[in-house]
Amino acid sequence: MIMIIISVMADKEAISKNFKKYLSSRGLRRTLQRDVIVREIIKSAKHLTADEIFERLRKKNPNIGYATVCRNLKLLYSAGIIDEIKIGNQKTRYELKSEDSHHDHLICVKCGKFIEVFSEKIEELQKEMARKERFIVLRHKLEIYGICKYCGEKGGERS
Amino acid sequence: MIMIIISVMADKEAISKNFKKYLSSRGLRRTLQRDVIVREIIKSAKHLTADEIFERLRKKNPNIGYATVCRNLKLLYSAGIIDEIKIGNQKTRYELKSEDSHHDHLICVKCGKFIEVFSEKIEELQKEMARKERFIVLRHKLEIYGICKYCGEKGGERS
DNA sequence: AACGCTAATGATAATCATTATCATTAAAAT
DNA sequence: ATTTTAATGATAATGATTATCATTAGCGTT
Ligand SMILES: [Mn+2]
Ligand SMILES: [Mn+2]
Ligand SMILES: [Zn+2]
Ligand SMILES: [Zn+2]
Repeated sequence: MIMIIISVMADKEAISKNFKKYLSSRGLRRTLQRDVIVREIIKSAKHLTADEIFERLRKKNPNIGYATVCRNLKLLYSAGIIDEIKIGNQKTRYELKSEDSHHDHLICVKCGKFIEVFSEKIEELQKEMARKERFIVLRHKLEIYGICKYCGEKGGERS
Repeated sequence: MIMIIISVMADKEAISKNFKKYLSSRGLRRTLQRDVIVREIIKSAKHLTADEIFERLRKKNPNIGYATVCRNLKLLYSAGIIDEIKIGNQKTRYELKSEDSHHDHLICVKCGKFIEVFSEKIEELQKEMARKERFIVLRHKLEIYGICKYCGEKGGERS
């Protein structure tokens, strides 16, 4: 129990630390806005849009600007701290990306829910496939669209 | 040789035929514009944007409208005849999708080239993963981003 | 602690792919 | 031929994202 809590806390602190490192290594500045944005990302639910994050931040920081949120989400993405999820023409969503947590998504076309999945074998086969083409893999995106068990069941679509 | 040509021709005719079937089954009309759009899609290079297709069509059909091209690309997608490829905020690209030709893409972040790949094993593992979640798969999208062999070689990025 | 440099912010405008609107045209059924 | 209405083409609207720019505030130096 305690172990879990400690490891999560350590993880979160590691994220902030990495971000600060990233900033200073590039001559970027640490700002109040950047601090509250990472903190919100860390404690928030996953798969939020820029304006969902913006609205949450507004509650405590009424003066923060939407552009600032967007800019810094991009920055966090560049820093490898968060992932961007772009589905069709929907708003971009963001989620924290801690070292060991890569995963892909099953996306329900009825209710929009994201189910996180992972297959070491698929990851391996991707690398193998790329290797055959002498292609250097930087990242990938696997999205499986369909109907989740709740929406599939009895016509209902409540999760 | 001849066999190949015949099979390709048959395939192309099958596409037009399927489209006509799709139209009539839904009470939609066959139009000159729809005809030239499918024909262009069939003979064109792959991974074209709506306005690339529009420009090509304009050469022979100076009166065709951009909205008509977009609308019918969406229609062809609904009919299962073409695939949509949406990368980040780039313009949507389209490619013909014949029965047996599903594939995924390696996408070079330097030169933008698309390399088509396919792994039966990955396809199987995806289905297996979904089955575990009692998720009904409708379609999927696997994009692997990285650096192609030409761009990786000697700093060059000519294909 | 004050100064200077300039990155960062916040308000707003611009961008641009896509979608909607609507008067007109033309499939296709009668 | 007439009628019905889907489809078209020109254009406007939309909306997420990005750019602009005057102002603010990190942060290293003095
Ligand atoms: Mn996720
Ligand atoms: Mn392709
Ligand atoms: Zn669902
Ligand atoms: Zn390349």
